[in-house]
Amino acid sequence: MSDAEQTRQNILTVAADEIHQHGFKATSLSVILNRCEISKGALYHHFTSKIELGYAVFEEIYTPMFLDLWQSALAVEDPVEGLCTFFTSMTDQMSCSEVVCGCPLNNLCEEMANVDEGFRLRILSMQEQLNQSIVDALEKINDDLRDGLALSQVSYFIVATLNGATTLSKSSRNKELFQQVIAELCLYIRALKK
Amino acid sequence: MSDAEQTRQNILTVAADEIHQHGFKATSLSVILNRCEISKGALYHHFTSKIELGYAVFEEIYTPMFLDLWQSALAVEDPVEGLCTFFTSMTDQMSCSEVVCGCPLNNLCEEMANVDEGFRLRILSMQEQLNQSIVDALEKINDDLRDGLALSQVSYFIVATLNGATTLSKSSRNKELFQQVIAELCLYIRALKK
DNA sequence: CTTGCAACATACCGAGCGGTTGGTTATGAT
DNA sequence: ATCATAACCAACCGCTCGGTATGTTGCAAG
Repeated sequence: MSDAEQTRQNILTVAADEIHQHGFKATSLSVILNRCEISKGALYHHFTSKIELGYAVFEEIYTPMFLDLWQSALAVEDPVEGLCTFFTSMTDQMSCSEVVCGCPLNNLCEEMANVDEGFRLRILSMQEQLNQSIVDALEKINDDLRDGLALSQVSYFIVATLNGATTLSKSSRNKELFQQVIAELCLYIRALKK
Repeated sequence: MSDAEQTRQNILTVAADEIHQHGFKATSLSVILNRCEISKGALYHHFTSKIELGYAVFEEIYTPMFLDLWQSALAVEDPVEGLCTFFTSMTDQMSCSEVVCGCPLNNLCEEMANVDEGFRLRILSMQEQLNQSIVDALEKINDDLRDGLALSQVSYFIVATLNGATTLSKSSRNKELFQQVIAELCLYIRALKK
């Protein structure tokens, strides 16, 4: 990797961390510059504005990390159990910072979706992608599922609940609350089967 | 109501609206001053700081509005149906601004809970209050419910899902998504019964 | 009539923000 | 060796922010 590309990646990584911790608006460019030990000129050489940097973080850091994570949970023989073990393992390996800071994508969604159209469309596209993945996975075992299920609706329900659980644990700083909601969510998911 | 009290209430109302629209940090005091047609001295006569104003909005505007709303849904003969009609009526009367801005308490929770301890504790206390109300309501019809339900867990699950649904519709600007999650939530709630 | 305080108004402050400008250094093709 | 350009730096700009210091008005008690 060239030096320039290295610099760019460094900026993206640090910016992703800062945005995760403090949100997009509250993220200060000067903090990123200090952490990267570069000048403002260097940053504006690689990115035309703060919001373009934000888009890049979203597309190049958050989105792939997020989709890969879900894909690994869904690409198993029984996606129902895949999701359940995925969720419960989240509660186990959830670090303290993750409890406090929440899901970076959920945070960005809350903060920026109704403020900036660029973010909103990117978030929306990713949500639809994720929803389709879940629906596809569930359709594969359609014979094992109850009749009359609206799979897309079910999928959105699952994602919404997971986001809500993250927010809940974030505000309460309480892993147990998250665990409880997840436990109930797993009950719901398993009840999808016949 | 005295003139001074009138001024105070006016500040609170306008601030509540601004915070709902733009979040706490992005809410500018000067905008509030303009809308209220008062000076900065007037505001700082009634409130010692921006954050104290925020606390007052939370306690005197958001909290009572919120709890009353839930209480009216729970204080009926069958709280299960009460909640379902409450949720579905939300989807109907949801104004455009509410879709875009989301639930003010949910927003504040997302934005401030992990930044300011004062907000966090207030949010936490309200969440516990709400959860207790739901649990109490459900316990009243315990005989009609399935055995082995963890009611507190169920209650947190419901609230988490509702919040997640709000966030989802906010980012997508799509009432239908909200409606779908709510429909699935009602299925879940009704399935609590025997 | 005056004195005191609540209820405001006006003007200003320092800090931090995103962004720009005008330069300097490193690199790679010719 | 030259030279354009990529890559980077330091200084500065305009602006808005929350907050403060000081001044003014009006009413109400003594």
